Amino acid sequence: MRIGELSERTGTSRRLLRYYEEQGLIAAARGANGYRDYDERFVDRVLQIRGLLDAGLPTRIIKQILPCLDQPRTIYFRDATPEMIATLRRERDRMTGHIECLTRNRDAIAEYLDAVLDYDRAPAPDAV
Amino acid sequence: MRIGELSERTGTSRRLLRYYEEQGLIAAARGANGYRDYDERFVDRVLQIRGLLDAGLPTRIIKQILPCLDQPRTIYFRDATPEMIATLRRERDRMTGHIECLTRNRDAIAEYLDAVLDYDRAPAPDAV
DNA sequence: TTTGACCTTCACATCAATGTGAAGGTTCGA
DNA sequence: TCGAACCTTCACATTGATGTGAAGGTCAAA
Repeated sequence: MRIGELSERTGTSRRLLRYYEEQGLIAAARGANGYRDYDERFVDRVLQIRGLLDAGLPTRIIKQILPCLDQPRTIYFRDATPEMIATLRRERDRMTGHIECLTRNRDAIAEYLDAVLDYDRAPAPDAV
Repeated sequence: MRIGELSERTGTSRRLLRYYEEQGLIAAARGANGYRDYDERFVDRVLQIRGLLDAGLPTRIIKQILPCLDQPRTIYFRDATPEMIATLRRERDRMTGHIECLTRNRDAIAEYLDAVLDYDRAPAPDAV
C-alpha cells in the first residue's frame, strides 16, 4: 500500500509517516517510481509508535526498543548489549512509574467527576 | 519558601516554576521585595503538575482540571459546567486508554527483558 | 562595604512533533 | 491528452515545554 492508504488506516498524516521514517522508526520499501510501499504490518507498527509517543517516549528511545516489541516475538540476543538491557530496564521502570502516576490522577479525576454527577442527580440543599 | 527551595524539593527548574505560574497553574504570593513566596502545599502541587504533564496533558487542560484535584477534596460545584464535565470525561477516558497502551507496551518490554535475562542465565545452544 | 548567592524580568534559543506549501514527477480515467 | 489525485523532496512555520543568558535588584555574612 502507498502512503495515503497507510495514513488513512492509521489516522496519521503523511507528513508524520515520512517523519517517522526520517527518524528511523519505520523503513518503507520503494517502488520503481520512488513511491513508498508499505505492507500490512506497518499498520500495527505505526499504531504502536503512536502509542509509545503518546506514552511520552521520544523517537530516539522508541527507535531503540521497537525491535524488541516485534510480533511474532523474536528475541534478538545479538542486540542484548548491557546498554540495551539498561535502557530496557530504565524505560520499563519509568513506564511503571508513569502508569502509577497516571492512574492516580485518572482516579482523582474520575472520583471528582462521580461526585459532581452524584450531586447533579440528588443535590444536597446545603452544598454550594 | 522561595523559588530555589521549591525547585530543589520538586526537581523542577526555576524557569519551569515561573513558566507554570505564567500559564496560570500556580500562583505564588510575593514578598515585599518581589520574591515569590511558596507555602508547603506547593510541593505536592508542582509534583502533581509534573505528573499530569508527563501524562501528556497540556498546561491549558491541567489548568482546568487542577482545581478539581485539590486535597483535601473540595467539590466546586460552581465549576461543574457541562463543558467542564465533558472535559473531565474526555480526559478520564483518554488517560484510561493511555494507561492501557502504556501497560501493554511496558509488559512487552518487560517480557522481552525477562527473556533476554533468562537467556543470559542459561543460554540454549541453538539460539542465535 | 564588598562579595556571593539569591531573586526579578525579558528575550532569544532549542527540541520534538507537527503543519503547510512550493515545485515537480506519476498514474489513471474521461 | 488533459486533469485530478496521487506521489516525491525541500524547507520554512508553529506549538509546547524547556534551556540559557543578560541586566539588574536584595540580602546576609565577611
